[in-house]
This record gives sequence, structure tokens and C-alpha cells, in this order.
Amino acid sequence: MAERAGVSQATVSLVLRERWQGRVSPARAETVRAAARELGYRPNLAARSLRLGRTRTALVVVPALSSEFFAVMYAGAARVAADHGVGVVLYPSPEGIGPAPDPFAHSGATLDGVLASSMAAPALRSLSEGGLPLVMLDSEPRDPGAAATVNPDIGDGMRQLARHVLGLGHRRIAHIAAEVDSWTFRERARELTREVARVPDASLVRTERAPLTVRGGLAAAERALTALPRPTVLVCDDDVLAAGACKAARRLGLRVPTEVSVAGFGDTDLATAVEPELTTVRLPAAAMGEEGMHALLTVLRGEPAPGTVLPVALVPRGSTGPPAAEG
Amino acid sequence: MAERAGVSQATVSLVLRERWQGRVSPARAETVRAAARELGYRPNLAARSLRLGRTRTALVVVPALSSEFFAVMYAGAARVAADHGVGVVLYPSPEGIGPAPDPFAHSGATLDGVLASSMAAPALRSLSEGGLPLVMLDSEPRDPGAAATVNPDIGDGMRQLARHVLGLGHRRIAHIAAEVDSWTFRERARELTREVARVPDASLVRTERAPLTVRGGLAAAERALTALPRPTVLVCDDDVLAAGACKAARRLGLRVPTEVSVAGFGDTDLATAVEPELTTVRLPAAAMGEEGMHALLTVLRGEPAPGTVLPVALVPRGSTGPPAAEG
DNA sequence: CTGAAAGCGCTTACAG
DNA sequence: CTGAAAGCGCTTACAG
Repeated sequence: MAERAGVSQATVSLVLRERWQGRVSPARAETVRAAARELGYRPNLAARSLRLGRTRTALVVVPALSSEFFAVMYAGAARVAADHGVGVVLYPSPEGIGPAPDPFAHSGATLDGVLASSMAAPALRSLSEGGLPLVMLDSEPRDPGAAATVNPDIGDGMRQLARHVLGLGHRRIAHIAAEVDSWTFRERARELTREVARVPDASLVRTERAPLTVRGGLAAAERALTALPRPTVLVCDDDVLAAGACKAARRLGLRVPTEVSVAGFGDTDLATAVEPELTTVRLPAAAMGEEGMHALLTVLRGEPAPGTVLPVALVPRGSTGPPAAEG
Repeated sequence: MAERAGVSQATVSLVLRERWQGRVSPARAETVRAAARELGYRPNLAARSLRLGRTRTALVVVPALSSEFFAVMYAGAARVAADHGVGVVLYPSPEGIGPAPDPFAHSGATLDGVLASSMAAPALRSLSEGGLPLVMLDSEPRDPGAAATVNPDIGDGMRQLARHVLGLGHRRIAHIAAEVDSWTFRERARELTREVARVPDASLVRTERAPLTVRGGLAAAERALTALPRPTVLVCDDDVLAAGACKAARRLGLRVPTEVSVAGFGDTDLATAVEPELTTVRLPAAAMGEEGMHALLTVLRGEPAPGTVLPVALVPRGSTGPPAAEG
């Protein structure tokens, strides 16, 4: 209603959308801006969306915000979206406390596209049916349903970690694995197995599956450490499991790292909150969200988006050391 | 365009919004539903919003999702919103990595109301100017700008914690305080001071301020533990600070809790991820989000919402014990 | 350079 | 019980 600036609706629209150059006189443009400022005028986004047929809204699907990793990834995606005038609706997928099973019903907005983490796969059924552009994060490369995939170099990360541990002299290795059936964890298991197999006298003595919680890691590590042959190192799929593994070691009277080494994955804040601090693999959570949103924006522009693999880095800290000399 | 069911737009609308009882024959209603199902028809929310003048969208403002507390609070709010067919847009306020400084520009949607955490206060300027219904969480009661306030009983929590520590026999107490100027932390400081003052020979020997990170807590605790008189207990404003305080103690060669006790606030996952586990005050994060959203929905219905104070509970764990006997 | 008009897809009185 | 019509607030050809 800023026609109280004495101009037509059309002129207001042109000026406010910065499409006035050469179509509206600079003087009028300024008048419109002044009036808008004065009235605190904000265009009705619903009307704009209806007219344009696009909502400039993307859905971001992550398994659980309470995981720092996903929260940071989300923040990266939201920042890039905001920089491009795109709104973000968050869908915490229903593993655990998430709300409605239908992201569309949940979102309360018509969506242009979806950026989804692989761990949220179950929630994606209705999305793919929606026929929306979809960019996947940390997921099977060349997923046919996805327009693009943005991954950390998980394989390389586990390779670096395995070599670190083998290089310290460990030969009896246990894998504390996330009991989540997704690409990222299958990749970790595969690469760990492969690297251990390359060292003649080394072996993966045990794999224990655990829910992705400290308690889960604790229980799984306790099983691994009380079975024979006892592993000298626990390679964990996630920092949270590693924190649990450290607790298990302590309860069993084993010192970390002198009697048993523990390694995590992720390099979340938790890795440096515990003592000793965790040797882990740093995953670029923010960069994943950013790159993922960039890819989605590219797809929404109608251009093809390339798949991206982001580098990761081993971060050696106090939770790993050489194995104790054999009795 | 489900008029391919052979009925008018109006009929479709009535049926799909469950407003057909007594206005559309049951047979037709069923026809419409079948057609909608078959075509995968979803009403255009932008059009609906434009027509109704309400968007059924709420903005939730929290300081940072990477804090588990706020993530859980958000999840509670989102769940309640979803149950009531209201969408949620998340605004991670710009302390740290947050995106745009203007929640409205950021949201990409016109909003019906706002649910905001007090720690996000700086981001609320433009909100209050927007004249939107606002419900505050963990914030100054009777804030004139807010339609309602939902708080945990912070004062009672700190009271319980202080009495626990005093009851164990501690007399030289240090406060590791969050260097955030907000109601919730002022309340903690005030109540701790008051409770300590009630015990004749006890005193608050030191207050050290820290940014809300493990590193911040570590540095502040180091300062507190190296000054004289040395405190026998560190009461921390947050679990994250307490985790840092435990690290500081260990670096100084002090055992927790035998040589120095440490207490946190929040009872986040971190509290049980570290060793020893933290004595802390459990804050009902999910309930706060839920109650806050309920209050906002009430306000949006045009009814007055009462202020709410939620109970909290002391959770004694291994990080606190009696002070060491004096040398 | 400027404005009048159409139309995006809904919902809701209003007529029948 | 059912449908035709108006109108929500924008944006975009189209005339002038």
C-alpha cells in the first residue's frame, strides 16, 4: 500500500525489487524508498510467492539438531541461503523426538528444494515423490534421486586414522560402530577393514554396534574390552561413542591411552571437552552445509551442480598412544 | 486444480480443510479426497496465506543451535507447532556464526508470531518493531514487550545447588559465571550470592567470568584455582563451563571431587559424557520449548497467555563431594 | 518513464 | 447441497 508515495503498485514493486534501472526515474525511486522506510512497509511474501510460483524457501532435513555436527552443518546452509535471499525451514527428521512424519505438512510453506543429510533418509520418501530438487549431504555418491551430493572424504579420513593407529604399533583393533545403516558409516567400516588388512599381523578383533550416544559407546566398548583377545585400541565411528568408550575404559580400570587407546570421528566440541582429549577426524560440518546449499541454489537456477568431496583431517590428541608392551 | 473431480474449487477447499460437514454431501467429499490422493494434490500455501492473511508460521529465535540446550528447546517448540499445523522458521541469532541481522529478511516468510530466547535479545530489536506477538523464554518476567514469558525456576535451581554444596561442607566458593548479560545468568549470580550469605562462615571468594565454551571455563577456573584463598568448589553457570573447570583442575594436579568440587548447570548430554559426571541442575529444555509454543499459539488465538515457571531439579553426581580436610 | 489490468491459487460470503 | 464470483497483494507484460 505504499501508493501513498503517489505512485502505482507497479512502480513500488520495481523499485523495491531493484528492477527499476532505466524504467523508473531516480527521483521517483528515491521517493518510493523513503515512503517504504517511513511506513515500515514490507512486501507480502505470500503474495509474491503466489505470483512468482517460487517461494525462495528450502527445506533442510537433518536427523537431530541436538547433535553439534548437524547443528553446525545447518548453520552453514542457513548462512548461504540467507546470503541469497532464500529462507530455510528446518525439518528435524523423526528419529527420536522429531515432529510430523511428513516434511511437507510440517514445513508450513511450499518449498523450492530440499537439502538433506543421508542419516535422515527415511524421511525422504515423501520428498522424492514431491519431485523437488534434492541435494544430499554425506550420502551415497550418484544417488539417482539426488541432483547433487556433497560429501566429506570419509574414506580418506578413516584411512588416515587407521594408519595413525597402526603406525603407533596397534595390532588388535576393535571397531565401535554406529548402528545406523547409512553410506557414511558403511564407508567407515569398509575403509577401516581395508587398512587393517594391509598390515600382516594386524587384525580387526571385534566390531561392536552402538546407538549414537555416550551410553551406547560405553556399553559397546565394555563388551569389546571384556572379550578376548582384548583390543589395544577402540576406533569409534563418532566422538560421542569415543567419549563413552573412555568412560568404559575408566570403569574397567584401564587408563587412556597407556592401557587402551581410543579414537573418535567428527572433531566436535565434545572431543576437547573430555580428558584426555580425543584423537579424531575433523569433518568440515559448516563447509558441508555451505557447499550443499550452494549446490541446491545452482540446481534451482536450472544449472547442473557438480558433486563435491571435501577434504578431512586427522587430529591426533591425547587419547591415542603406543600400545602397552605385552605382559 | 482437482476440479477434475468434477466439482468446484469451493467444494475442494471445503473438503480438504475439513469444513464440509453439513455443506457437502459425504459422497462428494469422498470423491474429492480420492481425486486429491490420486493427483497428489497439495494446496498452495502461498495462496492460502494470502487469502487468510495469516501464514501459520512462527519464528523461533535462539542464540545458537550448536548448544544442545537450545536445540532441544527448539525441538520441543517445533513439535508443538507441528501438532497444530503451524510451521516454524528458525532464526539462529547472530552471536557467532548466525546469518543475516534481520530476522524478517532472513525468514523468507511472513510471520504470525515469534518465540524467542532471552539470550537472543540483541536480535529482537527489529522484531518488537514489527509489532508481532512475542513470547519470551528464560527471560525477565513481565517484560513489557512480551505477551508471555516461560521460564525455568532458575532461582530455585541455584538455591538447591548452593545448598547441596554448602551442605557438603564447602565454605570457600567460586562462581564461574557466564559473561553474558541476561536475566537467566543475573538470576543465578544473585541466588548464589544470597544462599552463601546465609551461612555465617561461608563466602563467595571469587567470581570469574567466562565465554560459554569449554575453553572459557578452563581459563576462568584456572584463574580461580590459582588465586588465594583457593576455593574448594567451583559453581559454574553452565555444564560447558563445568567441563572446562574439570580440565583446569586436572591440569593443576587437583583431583575432582576429592581436592576440588565442580558443579554445572543445565544437565545436557555433556554432563554425563565427562568423568567424573557432573553434579548439575536439570533444566527442562524440551518443556520450555513446548510451553513457549503453546503460549504463543494461545496469544495468536487472541487469548491472554499466562506466564509459566517450570520446576527444575538438582542432579547430584560424582563431581561434587565434601571438601578435603584442611592441611 | 509511468500506470491500468490481468492473474497467480486459494477461501468465503452469497445466490441458487 | 453446490457453484460462480470477488478479492487477498503482489509482478509483469502491455499501452500509453
